[in-house]
Amino acid sequence: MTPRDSPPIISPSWLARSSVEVAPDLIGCTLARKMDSGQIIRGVIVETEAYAPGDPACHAYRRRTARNAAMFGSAGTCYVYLIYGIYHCLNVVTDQEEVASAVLIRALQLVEIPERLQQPSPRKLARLAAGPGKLCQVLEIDLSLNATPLLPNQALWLEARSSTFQPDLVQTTRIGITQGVDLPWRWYLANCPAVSRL
DNA sequence: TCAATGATTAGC
DNA sequence: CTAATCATTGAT
Repeated sequence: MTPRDSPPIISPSWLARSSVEVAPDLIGCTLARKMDSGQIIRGVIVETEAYAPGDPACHAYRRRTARNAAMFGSAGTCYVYLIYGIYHCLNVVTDQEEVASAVLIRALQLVEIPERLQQPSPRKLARLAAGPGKLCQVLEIDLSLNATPLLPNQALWLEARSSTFQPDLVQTTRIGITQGVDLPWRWYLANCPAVSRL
């Protein structure tokens, strides 16, 4: 048996840049989730949005609060929040500590299916994690993961895309916001059925 | 187009 | 304290 290469983990230092730089670079990377059951679910990130200081759509635009505190944390941690009382959303915290900056993970192309879901049709499988609230449902992400670090074999971590992978990226404006609507800080993989909206 | 659903936030 | 808001989703 030859030992396998360890997975190409994304390190905190790689994320210690502006969210506007990190967001497109995360497209094609893999988000891994170890469920409480022990099962590991993976999905390729196919859609992201950046939120940054000075950005009126950023949760921390006005001031630091209990909810947005995790955005001020160090790169490579999570910012998870509850939206509309129903759904959770997952962000990857970026940039330097005390700089409120994060990338919202908006959609995943699942490469493994949770055991609790039976075999969905390929059509449904593609849409299973197409949206920030839906992917958190599938991966069982809630507030208990807020501010936790993205590290291998923890609850969540990131795996780099191969150096030869050239994503066919589309850059557009962000979705579902009323402030900062003109900032082109949304990216998604072109021709991907798992993107939340085209 | 609209309701579900609850924590958070701004405003008084 | 109170009322509006909200980085959503799925049904109609």
